[in-house]
Amino acid sequence: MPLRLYNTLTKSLQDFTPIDPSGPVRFYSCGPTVYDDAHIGNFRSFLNADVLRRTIELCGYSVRHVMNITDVGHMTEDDNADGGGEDKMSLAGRRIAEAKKSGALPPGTDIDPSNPYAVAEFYASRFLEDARHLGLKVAEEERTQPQLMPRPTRCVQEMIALVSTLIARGNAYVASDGVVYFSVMSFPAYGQLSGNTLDKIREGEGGRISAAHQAVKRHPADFMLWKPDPTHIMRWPSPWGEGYPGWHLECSAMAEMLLGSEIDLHSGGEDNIFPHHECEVAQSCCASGLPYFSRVWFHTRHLQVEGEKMSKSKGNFFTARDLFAKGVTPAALRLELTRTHYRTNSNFTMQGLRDCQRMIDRWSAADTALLARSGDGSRGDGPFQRALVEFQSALEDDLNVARAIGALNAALNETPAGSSGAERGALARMNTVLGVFERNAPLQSATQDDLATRVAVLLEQRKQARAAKDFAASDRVRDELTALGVKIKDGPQGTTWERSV
RNA sequence: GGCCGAGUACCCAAGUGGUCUAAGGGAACGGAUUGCAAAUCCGUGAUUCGCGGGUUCGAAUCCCGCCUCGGCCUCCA
Repeated sequence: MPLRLYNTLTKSLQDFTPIDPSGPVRFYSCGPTVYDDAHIGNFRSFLNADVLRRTIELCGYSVRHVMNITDVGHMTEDDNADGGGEDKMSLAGRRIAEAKKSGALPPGTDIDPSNPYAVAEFYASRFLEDARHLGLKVAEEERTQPQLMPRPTRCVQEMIALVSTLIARGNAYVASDGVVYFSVMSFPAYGQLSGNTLDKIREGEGGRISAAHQAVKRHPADFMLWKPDPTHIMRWPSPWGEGYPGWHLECSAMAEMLLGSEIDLHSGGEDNIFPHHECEVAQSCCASGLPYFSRVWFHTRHLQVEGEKMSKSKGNFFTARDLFAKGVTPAALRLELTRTHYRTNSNFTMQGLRDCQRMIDRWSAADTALLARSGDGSRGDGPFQRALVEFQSALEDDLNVARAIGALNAALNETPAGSSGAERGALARMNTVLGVFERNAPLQSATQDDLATRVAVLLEQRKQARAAKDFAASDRVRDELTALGVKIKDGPQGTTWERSV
């Protein structure tokens, strides 16, 4: 069965066929902005892109996956899309400066908060750390191929070239305020991706378009490509004066630079559909003269937390590192964020995280059991080999991860059969998409701290109590550990512990 | 206001016209095991798919209306 994906552009399921059957699949993902740590909602989108990439590989294609790290600051004011308010990178700098004063920065961090490049680099490296823990393949590849995770600040020349092309082709103009705008009326297909066609935008209005900028633009939906501003915190020379690029420009420029004018796949969160991706399509198609920028547009719906929209004020806002510090394994977080279909809103819960951990532990135990009976040469396919067939066909059906996991779990309940080597191979193959076995342990930060020291002392006390058969004392110690949020397990190799999540 | 998704057991979730008296996981409960736990193993668990109509021999699945939740309509993954 071929891989079928839902394409936002056509609003339908389509068989996936790469543009170039001999070359790699060209895949661009909208990555993080680095003026803060990425939260779990961001990671749901990035991880779904990773699952898609791994699924395409499971189907036998090679993939060239690019994910940008946006290190230019965007503006804070949401009532002015054409550039207004404070740059978010300088805002982040102020936040870091305050954290520095109050001693809230991680030890050993030496950073100049007034330097936006340093701020960006600080958060970018933290993002890469989180992303690698979670098994984002492109972040792993970035170690040896840094160009796969491009930074807009290093691609300003490409952006300027793109603006020049658009002006030369009549798709962009310099307005009386000196700002370069894209002319949406020059691109009749504008609105095809999001449904926000030009007539609808005019009708909708929504009161979000400021009158001052309206006056100089040919159409209210015209968007900024270059803003001259000699006072801006991050600025570059350009034919239109010293300033900074529009926020849709970087993806068009970097995708073209690294993948070519026409790509197979482009992913992002659902909120990117409009205006960001709509504007990318307009820029890229007008610059290339081709009917498509990306053949398929893949959008992940938003994540809720405990049934509510995630927000800092509700206290249900989590970054990946918050959870790692609580002892959550990267594997459990990865599974919790990817196990629900990407086109439905998923609900992140602590209970869900525990459910995922249990599943992963059972899969690991099954793998260990297979290893233990290695050498068994039973003929015929065993349950995991049969499950792999269903697993792959579920993923090929628009990434039905839940059904794929169901197939794997069902195999676990069957009587073991088949060659254990082939069975382990099938399980390993499923894990090439799930990506959980290699990250099923809490991070060091969660196991080597003050709590760990205290737990070690308590466990020793309990060991002595048990040796003396003083079970009342032993149980008191366990109660104390439970109160500290620690679960213990007596096994043949002694007692192990973990934080209860 | 306009446009788009979604509502399946205590929780997560698959299933989109007959094989559904609805997969799978977790929780819970009963049993085996354990000093007691944990883990493991065995077993129990929706006659029903937000609500009300309709189409059909047959509906969780299609149609209409209503309710609830979520998203987008130039901050956002």
